[in-house]
Amino acid sequence: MKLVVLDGNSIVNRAFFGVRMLNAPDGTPTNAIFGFINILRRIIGEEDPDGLCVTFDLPEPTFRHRQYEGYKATRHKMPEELAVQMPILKETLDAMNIRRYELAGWEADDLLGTIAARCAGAGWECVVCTGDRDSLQLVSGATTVDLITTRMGQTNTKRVTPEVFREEYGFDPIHMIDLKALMGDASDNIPGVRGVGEKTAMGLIQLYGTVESLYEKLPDILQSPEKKATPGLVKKLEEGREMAAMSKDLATIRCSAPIDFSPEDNLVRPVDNDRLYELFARLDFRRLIDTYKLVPPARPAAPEEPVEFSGECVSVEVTDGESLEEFKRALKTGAACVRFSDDGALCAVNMDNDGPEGLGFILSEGSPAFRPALTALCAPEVRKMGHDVKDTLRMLGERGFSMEGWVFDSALAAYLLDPTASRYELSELTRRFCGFTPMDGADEDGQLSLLDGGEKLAARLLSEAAAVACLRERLTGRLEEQGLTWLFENVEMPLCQVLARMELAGFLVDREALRSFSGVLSAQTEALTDEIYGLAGQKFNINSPKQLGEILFDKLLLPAPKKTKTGYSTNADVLEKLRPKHPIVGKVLEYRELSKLNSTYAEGLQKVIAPDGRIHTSFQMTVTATGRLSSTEPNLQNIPIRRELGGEIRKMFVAPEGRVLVDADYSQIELRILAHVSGDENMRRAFIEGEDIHRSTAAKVLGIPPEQVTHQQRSHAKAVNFGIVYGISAFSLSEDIGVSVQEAREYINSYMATYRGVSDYMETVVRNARETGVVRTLYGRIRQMPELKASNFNVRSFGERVARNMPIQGTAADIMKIAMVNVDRALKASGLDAKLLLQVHDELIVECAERDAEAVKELLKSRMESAASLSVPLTVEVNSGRNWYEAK
DNA sequence: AAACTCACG
DNA sequence: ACGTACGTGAGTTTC
Repeated sequence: MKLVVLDGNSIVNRAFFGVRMLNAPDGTPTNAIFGFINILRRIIGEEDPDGLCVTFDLPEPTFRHRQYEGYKATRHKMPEELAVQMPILKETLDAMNIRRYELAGWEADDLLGTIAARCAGAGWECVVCTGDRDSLQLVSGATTVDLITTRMGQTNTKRVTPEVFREEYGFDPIHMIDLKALMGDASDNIPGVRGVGEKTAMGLIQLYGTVESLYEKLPDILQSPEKKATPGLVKKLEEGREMAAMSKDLATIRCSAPIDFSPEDNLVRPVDNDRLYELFARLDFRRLIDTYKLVPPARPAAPEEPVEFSGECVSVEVTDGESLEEFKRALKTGAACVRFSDDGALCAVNMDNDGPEGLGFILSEGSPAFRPALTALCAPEVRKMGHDVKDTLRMLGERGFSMEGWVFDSALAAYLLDPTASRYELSELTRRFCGFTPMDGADEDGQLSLLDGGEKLAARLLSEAAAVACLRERLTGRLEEQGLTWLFENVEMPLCQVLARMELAGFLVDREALRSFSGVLSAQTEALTDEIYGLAGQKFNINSPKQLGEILFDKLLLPAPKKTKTGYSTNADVLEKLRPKHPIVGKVLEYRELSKLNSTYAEGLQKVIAPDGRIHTSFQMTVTATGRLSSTEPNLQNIPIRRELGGEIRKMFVAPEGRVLVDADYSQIELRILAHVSGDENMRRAFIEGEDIHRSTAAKVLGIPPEQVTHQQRSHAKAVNFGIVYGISAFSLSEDIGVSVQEAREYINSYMATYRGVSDYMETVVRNARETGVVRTLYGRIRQMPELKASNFNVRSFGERVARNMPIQGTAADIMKIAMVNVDRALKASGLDAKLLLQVHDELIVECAERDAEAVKELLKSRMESAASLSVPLTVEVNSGRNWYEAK
């Protein structure tokens, strides 16, 4: 039988410092708890124990070893972010039915030792799991120590048996205490013998075993054949005799703690589903809920204001004229909540202000009443709501129905309230804000029933519709409180239909050109592969950074300038530095460029061409933390352009015969926003005068006339301008432009002195964020910033950079979204034959009839430039062409 | 699933 | 002394 005992404090510490900042929805830090559970799972997986328990130190000062007063004096206090997680962690362990041992006056080490000893006494094997080498003295035939190490976020365990220990230290585990007696241990305030360090102590213990036997032989030691000691060392040892004895006592773990323990009390038991589910839900550990196969407790958690959902809404299937008339009458009385199922059925519930107990209507795609019912529903004056409305609109638009009249989207509302949440699932939002769980149509076994399929489906759609209606009641007030109503009503909601139409429109591509380009790239990569094998002297997988690293740095012995957490770094920056050192490097860089182009674009895009010959991306409205959109399946926001060969791909994004593409992009929108929000006079003047901003920056910072700025000086200034927006550091700037950190620092100082307004603004924005815990854009879009309160320097620094960047990037996103809504309306009103295809953050692409190109250009420019009125001009450049490359 | 790399703004 | 710029998505390898 085997028992695993975890050193709770040691492991929670590792977890806290090893796992990035995580927060529950209420802001409570959770990273240590999350990390602890993962380590726990890992250990259980590796050891498969019969018994399991955890020990903790009590926070009160303990008085073991009170002979030595300085004990513990140098230990750091537990950071606040960790301290608040401790009670929750203990709750979690209780919910997992894992016993905890803590005892006032006894260190965790003593408890571990005691437990190990009792196991040995009962004939059990014991595995002590800790991050602390102090426990290694416990290793014996019956006791192993699993040493947890966290290096760069990666957790590893090392199983230390007597053999492993002897291999590493050259003596038996029990002599750890003798080693410490001599060398001391600063972290535990064990003094050791003055003047004896690790190397000396190791040598002596390997030779003499114990402190006692060392001192016994001390008088003759200088005569001994091994010549391990010098007269100086002997003197130090003599002087340190008492210290050594006391240190040994300090270093010895006491295995006699008076705890009520026997191994059988700790047999592994199943977790308490209800308690653990509620905890994990509260902590936002959704993946762990799945991992432990937890299900919502039969009794729902007490909501803030319970809303009962009976699931007994009256539902009417709209099949004939009579029910259709009833449906139409109902639509006049209040808001309608709409859900589509995958197979095209639809449910609308009259919700108005009656809460979730409304009237439900089922519209089935096969029924003759389907189209008339949907037409009635989609009338602009019917106020409609849903979850992920853009996707619903895409389906409606595809079938030719109107997209007007949508007033609420629960996913968008939740996103605006907290854009850093990872998911916005209807069921989760409903549990959290409304206190009930919408039915998912599955029965108790989690199976979708084949019988009664229609009824189950209807019930599911109905309860989801009820959920959206309830969320509307709960979230509109919150939006108002947070000052987000304007963005919600005037930007995000109207944008749904703009994006839905863009997705439906799709971007025409030249399929044949993609195919032949892919062929060329394949041939070239193949040739490069052979050359690389030749230069390496062997075959290997060039796509594998691991294998490539071994070839470059182990075989060819190139200097490795950087490491990742798992090995050598082989990214483009690193390879670029190595390029002059070996011909293989340039070939690898070329291989990388071509194979990326081929697999992601030339081949990848061919796979997503729809039957209409066009590529229909999906825009994600609830993904980014700053308010930007993202684009998936495929991502059309990262089509190559920066390198020559990449540009070829853009030439394959085309307009159909007789039509052209118009491309409009904001020039320097982020820096203009910075000039506006900071009010910096120097920067504002540059934009108002229409200067080249990077040249102007270089001139001002270097104190030279603009016309004397060299190419390189301008390019450095450009990097600084980018850096400012990102929350610059001297190190990264120096990396970026290839100067020393010192030079970079001077450049930044000089910049900050020139642009006082920017400098002041950056300070203010961080201070404000620290005080309020949030940052906002010009239009009020919010981002919560718990990182700023972190005790971890890196986490906090990251938070500060984010606080500087989000208002700028986010305001740019707001302005672009406003522009899109305006452009879309203007295009509709103009009667021009034109449609929006794509947004790439600061760029819009429209396809239009050739004859309308000039009018479309003008319209785009004027609508985009007037989307915001800043204290500096907002300028837009427009171009047109037969393909995207030409139009840009 | 995580790590690495690299495409974009 | 720390570890190093903001925001994304996708393909590939490796565990």
